[in-house]
Amino acid sequence: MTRRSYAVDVMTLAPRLLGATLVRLTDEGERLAGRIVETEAYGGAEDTASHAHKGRRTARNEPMYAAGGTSYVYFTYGMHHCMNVSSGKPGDAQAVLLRALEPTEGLEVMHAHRGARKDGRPKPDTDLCSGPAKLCQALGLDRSMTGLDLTTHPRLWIEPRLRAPIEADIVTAVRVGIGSAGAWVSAPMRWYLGSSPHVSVR
DNA sequence: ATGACGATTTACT
DNA sequence: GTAAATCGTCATA
Repeated sequence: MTRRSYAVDVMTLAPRLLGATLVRLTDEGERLAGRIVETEAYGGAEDTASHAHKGRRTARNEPMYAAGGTSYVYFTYGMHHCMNVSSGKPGDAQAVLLRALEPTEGLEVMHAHRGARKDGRPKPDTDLCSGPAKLCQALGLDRSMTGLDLTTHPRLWIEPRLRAPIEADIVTAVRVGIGSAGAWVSAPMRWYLGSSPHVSVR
């Protein structure tokens, strides 16, 4: 996608990313890709659930302030990574959290990255990218991939959707996992495709 | 320097 | 449904 298409408000970009394809070329030259089926918007100073709440600006969340189209990958819970795409103009603290993908290319590699179930059987395809940390693990994304310009990077980018999903399939909901304090907790800032079996939580 | 916590996932009861 | 895993980040001192 172009800089221009990322340089919009986060509430506009988040639903527009539904149907677009995240592409990742690994160091081994494998092409991994998935169709985005679930996103969440995170805003700036006023958003109590945002890493940029109260204008917080640190080395970690600096990509949120970068030009729209910059990757923001962070490490959490001592073991997981989550990937965001910044939106808006430079200085705007906004980002879209990618919460789930429908895997389309490189499924075998994704399975290898994600590992088998404890009983040794392979995980179902719907368990490869159905969560923000799952999709990062499946695509091999970690903090080394933060702060990248997705409009020019040779290894990580988003291909625009050819057609928008039908309106009736887009579900708007409250964000997941952001605690229970503040009015922003109940704000409808999550979007997903209701027909997709690859969404994180129903 | 220290302590509390997290935009989660997984396995187990 | 409940709980453990596991450590970087950030606020406080």
